[in-house]
Order: sequence, then C-alpha cells, then structure tokens
Amino acid sequence: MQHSSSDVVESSSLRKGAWTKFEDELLKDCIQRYGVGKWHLVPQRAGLKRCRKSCRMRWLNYLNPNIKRGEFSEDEVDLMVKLHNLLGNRWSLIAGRLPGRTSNDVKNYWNTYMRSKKEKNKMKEKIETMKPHEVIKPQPRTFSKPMLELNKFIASNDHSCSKVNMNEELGATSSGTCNWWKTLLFDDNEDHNNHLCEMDFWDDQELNSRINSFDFLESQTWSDFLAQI
DNA sequence: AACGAGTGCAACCGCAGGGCG
DNA sequence: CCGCCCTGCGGTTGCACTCGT
Repeated sequence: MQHSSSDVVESSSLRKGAWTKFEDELLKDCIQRYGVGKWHLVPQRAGLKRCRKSCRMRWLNYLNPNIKRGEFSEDEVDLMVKLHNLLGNRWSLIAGRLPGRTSNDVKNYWNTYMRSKKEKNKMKEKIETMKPHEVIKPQPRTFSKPMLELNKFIASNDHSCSKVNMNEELGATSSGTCNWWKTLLFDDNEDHNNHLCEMDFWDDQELNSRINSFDFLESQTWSDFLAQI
C-alpha cells in the first residue's frame, strides 16, 4: 500500500511530540466550530503545524470531553476480558462497548494487564517446576476440539445459541467433555490447550460461576450480540 | 541526594479498507 | 476496473514519572 501524497507533504516541517496547552486550545476551538471529521482540513482550519493523524488522535484519545478518566473499574475489566476472548485485539470494538474509554486506553490497559499476568504465570510456573515428582504431559500441537467446534459453529451460520442453550449444554456434559464455548470462559486466550487441561480440575461450582459471568448475554442471542458488533 | 529500573500512557508509524471519480 | 485519497486501526516506541536502593 502506497502512502498518500498528503502524508508525504504532511511529514515535512510539522511539529511532533507532546502537545502544548495552546495547541490543545486551537484544536478544541476548531472541533467546536467545525465539528468532528474532515481531519485533513483540521490542521489548516485550526492553524496547527500538526499532521491530520496527530490531530485526530489527540482529539479522540485526550481532548474529547466524553472520555472517562481514571482507573478501570472491576466491571469494565471483566467486560474487557470477555470481549477480548470473543474479539481478540479488536480494540476499537472493545472500546465501543466500554462507554468513555478509547481504543488506546483499552489497548494500553490490556498490554499492562497481560504483562503483569504473564509475570504471575511465570512465577507460578517456577513454583510448579520445583515439584520433584512432576510428570510432563505432551501438549497437542493441533487445534483443540473446542476450536474446531467453534469453526463448525461459525460455518453453520447458526448463531442462535443463547446463554440458556449454553446452560442446557453444560447440564448434559459437565462431566468433562469439551464444548467450544467453554474456551470463552477463560480470562485470556494464550493457550487453549493448557486451559482445557486446567478445566478438567474445575468442580461444578467453579464451572457454573464461569457460566454465570456471562450475564451480559442474558437478554440477547449470539446473533444479536454479533450483529451489534 | 543520586541513580537505575520499572511503569503508564501519550504519541507515532505503517497499513488496510472504503469511497469516489 | 483502477488508482487516488481519506479515515481509522493496531502495533510499537519514547518519554515522563515513580519507586526502590
């Protein structure tokens, strides 16, 4: 993909780095006067020596009055984790379901969150490797069954399975048989195979609490949810 | 007080995709 | 259909700040 000619022109003699208060004021004034959009016109209209991308980013991630500041609440983190399990690194989509949060916020938070989580896992791993009698099980290198089931689900275009259906399915197979949706109950998607092994140790209470954490799907079907996305 | 490591987040960069002539 | 332009997204970087030694 070639860069547009405007990008090349913009890159010369333009300011970079941190925004000053004065620049912020100019940008705010411009947005208030002309509204959001037409970013290629914003630097000229505002009298800013910044590229259009920089202006857009500054507005969307910082100056926009709808942005919520401060730490993420437990609910927000919870929802973020679930959405990430469903959508992957689609930060803008995830941010779209977290009112007042920007994709940059979500992405930054997630990277921090994942970093601390990985370190925790490393520590856990270290402790586990200290066991003198450990037996190392070979890990399957192919797709796990749940992922294959998910593919079938997507291919079949039957997205009508609601939380109720999931619970019914759980009731039928809670004894350890893998169901594709179970992988969505994890807090990350780092390694499904490891999770599947981990799942075998869940008791019914743990499994039910994971299922019930899907309350945000209570009133909608999967097709509703996917359609919204 | 000084310094280095760690952390959080603003900002940049490259690219993909859609609209339009 | 093709090429150009614009917009927006996601990965990455860099810097300021905090904290521990």
